[in-house]
Amino acid sequence: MEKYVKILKENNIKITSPRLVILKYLSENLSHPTADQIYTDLKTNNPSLSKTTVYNSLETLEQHGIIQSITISGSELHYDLNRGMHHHFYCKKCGRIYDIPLSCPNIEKMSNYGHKIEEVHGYIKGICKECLKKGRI
Amino acid sequence: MEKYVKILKENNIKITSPRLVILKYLSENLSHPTADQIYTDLKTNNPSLSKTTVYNSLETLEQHGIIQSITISGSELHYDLNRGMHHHFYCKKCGRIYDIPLSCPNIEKMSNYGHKIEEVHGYIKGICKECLKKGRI
DNA sequence: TGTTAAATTGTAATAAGTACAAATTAGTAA
DNA sequence: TTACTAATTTGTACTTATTACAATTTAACA
Ligand SMILES: [Mn+2]
Ligand SMILES: [Mn+2]
Ligand SMILES: [Zn+2]
Ligand SMILES: [Zn+2]
Repeated sequence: MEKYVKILKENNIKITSPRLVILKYLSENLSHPTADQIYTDLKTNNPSLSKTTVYNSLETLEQHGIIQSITISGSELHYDLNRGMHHHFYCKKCGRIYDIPLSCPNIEKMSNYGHKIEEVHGYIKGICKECLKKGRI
Repeated sequence: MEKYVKILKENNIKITSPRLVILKYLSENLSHPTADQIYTDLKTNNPSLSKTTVYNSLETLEQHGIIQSITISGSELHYDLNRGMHHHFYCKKCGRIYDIPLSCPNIEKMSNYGHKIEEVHGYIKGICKECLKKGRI
C-alpha cells in the first residue's frame, strides 16, 4: 500500500482511503474495468464507499495522468493504469478489451496539424480470438 | 438525391425518407455530428422525424458500413461518412472533432493477435489550434 | 489538538440511448 | 393499379452511465 501512497504524494493528491483502494484495484486489475465494476468489487470490503466517490477519484487520478479512460466501447468508460502507449482491441461479441502492445508510429506526423496533443489512443474492434474459438462468430 | 438512393439500393436497404435525409446530411456535414445534432437539424424541414428513427437509421447505415460511429468523446457517439481510413483529433476544450488524414501503418501487426479485425480507430486528444489561438489553453 | 479546506457520501437530477407497441409505408405480386 | 405484408417509423416510457449538490467526514497542517 505504501506504493500507492507514494504515487499520490508524488502527485500532490491528498491520501484518502478511496483513492488508495481504487489505485490498488487498477494496479491489480489490468482488465480495463468500468467505474461500476470497480465500485461493485470494492464495495464488499469497503462498505462505506460511494459510487460518486469512485467517479470523483477516477477523475482525479486521470487528471494527474496516473490512469487513463478508454472510450472504446461507446457506452461506458473503461479505466486503465497509465503504463506506456499501447493499443486496445474491443470484442463486439463479449465486450472484453485486450491490450495490443504497439505504439503509434504516427505521433510525429500528428503534430503537424497545429493542435496540442495530449493523448493518443489506438482502438481496434472486431471479434476476439476467444469468441472465434467458441464459433460464435 | 439519386446518389443516396443508389447507395441504399446497392446495400439492399429499403429506400425511406429518413434514411435518405440522414445520409444526405452526413454527406454534406463532415463535422462528425451526434444523433441529437442530426435530429435537431433535420427536424425543422422534416417535422415528422422521430429521434428513435435517427438512432435506428444510423444503426442500419453503420451495419452496412456506409457510416461509422466515433467513440472519441466518451459521452456520446459522433457519426462520420465512411470514406477511407483517417484519424480523429478531439479538442477537450471545445469538443470539436478534426479529421487527421493519416492511415494506420500498424494494421498488419495487429492481425498477429488472433482477433478478427473489423475496425481501426486512431483518436488523438488535446487542445485544438483554434482554442490555442484564442489563448484559452 | 483544533481548524479548515478538501474529500466523501447519499440522493436527486440529467442525458444518451433503448424497448416497445401502434401507425405508417416500401416493395412486391396479383 | 391495387392489395398485401413485412419492414420501418413514430411517440412514449424506460434504462443506465454520469453529474449536481448539500450534508457529513476527514487529511493536512499549524
Ligand atoms: Mn490497456
Ligand atoms: Mn472523420
Ligand atoms: Zn470476445
Ligand atoms: Zn478546440
